[in-house]
Amino acid sequence: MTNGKRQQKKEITRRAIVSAAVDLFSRNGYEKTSIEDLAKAAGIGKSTVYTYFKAKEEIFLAFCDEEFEYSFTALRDRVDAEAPLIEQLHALFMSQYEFVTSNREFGRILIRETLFPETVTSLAKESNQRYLDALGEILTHAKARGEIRPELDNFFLSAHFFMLYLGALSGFYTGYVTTTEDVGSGLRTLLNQALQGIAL
Amino acid sequence: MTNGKRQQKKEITRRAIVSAAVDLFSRNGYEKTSIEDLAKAAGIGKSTVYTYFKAKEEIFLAFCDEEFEYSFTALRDRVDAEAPLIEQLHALFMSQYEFVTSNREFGRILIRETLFPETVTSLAKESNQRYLDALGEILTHAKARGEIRPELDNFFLSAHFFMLYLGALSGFYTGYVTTTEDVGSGLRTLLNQALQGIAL
DNA sequence: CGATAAAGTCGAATCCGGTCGACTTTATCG
DNA sequence: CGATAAAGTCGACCGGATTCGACTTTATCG
Repeated sequence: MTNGKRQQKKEITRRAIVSAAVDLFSRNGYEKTSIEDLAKAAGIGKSTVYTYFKAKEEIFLAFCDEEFEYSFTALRDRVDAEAPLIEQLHALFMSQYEFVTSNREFGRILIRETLFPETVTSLAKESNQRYLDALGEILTHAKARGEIRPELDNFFLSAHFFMLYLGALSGFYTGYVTTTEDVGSGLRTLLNQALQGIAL
Repeated sequence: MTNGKRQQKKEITRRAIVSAAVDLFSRNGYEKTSIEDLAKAAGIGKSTVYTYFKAKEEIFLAFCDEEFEYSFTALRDRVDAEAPLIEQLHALFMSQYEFVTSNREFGRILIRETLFPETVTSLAKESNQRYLDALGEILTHAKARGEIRPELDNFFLSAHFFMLYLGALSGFYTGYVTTTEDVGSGLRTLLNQALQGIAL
């Protein structure tokens, strides 16, 4: 038990913090939950939280991991792999959209932190990478079916589609569109543009 | 002068705040500039600032209005209107990119506030609208030249291109790409995908 | 004008994220 | 074991954004 015990305890405390976050963020929202609240709920002192997380945002990302963990990949597996690419993408993104906006604040903060983080940290990048990888698989499959141009790079393709999804999401957050249907049809329009090409 | 005098004075004070913001934000950055600094520079009390702006972020948006106002439209006018669309877009976005990231902090906050605002406020939407309108003009011209499919809606086209620009920008902020050249070539790849179409 | 409401101003107080440095617990090793 | 280092814990503190409530100025109208 030389060092293992210490590690084990750390893991437990860490979980306690995340667990407190899941509870309190869900119940009272992110902004309304103070670090001290989390500490108290986790049964530790305020500044001990900072031994586990560099900043509040980082706790938020851990919270999202916990809450959204399987969402994307699980959704991807549920989507019919033989459907036309646009249908797969649309279904995938719309599920993700509904999930992310189930709590308006969370989606907003998640996007902010992962796409435009304050400091370049591996965390945000890692989070994005999961999305891009999941998309990449779908695209590889679509290439194999001969549905899309095989010479295009998966990374840029994934990024492209993801940004279109983000556009639809931003439309929601800025108030351009308010209903899920409108978000869906807007997204479809954008995906179509990308697939069919904009040039004559 | 029943009510006009009051209004007039308010306008002057408001300008003083924004002017102080332009000065101090540029010189010391956003985070490093406190509300009190702004108030002092504007010759008013700290909390009076809140009569004019609901939050510090709002002052930032006003600052951007002041600072970036001409940039986008001026750039657009400088771009060769007869060049291929991709060149026009690329030049426009890259100028915008350099401008926005001249201070890393500014671009990040601007995007956060305008694209994923905390509350649906006309401010953010208005700011975006200017971009989309400017893009719309370029697109209309490209349609007239027969370079792009005329049946596509300008709004969605503008949004599409703007999101690709944002993708390049996000790549910079997340650390996927670090040099301006890489941002430029990534953006070009994405624009090409959109124009040529991804589907076979 | 003078009373009264409305709008504006301000410094003090509050709240909260994050740092500091003293203190406690655990690991290491002679 | 006992000394010492390393790691972990904590509450006090700090800075800065935002709110509060008392006070001052301006507008309104009989």
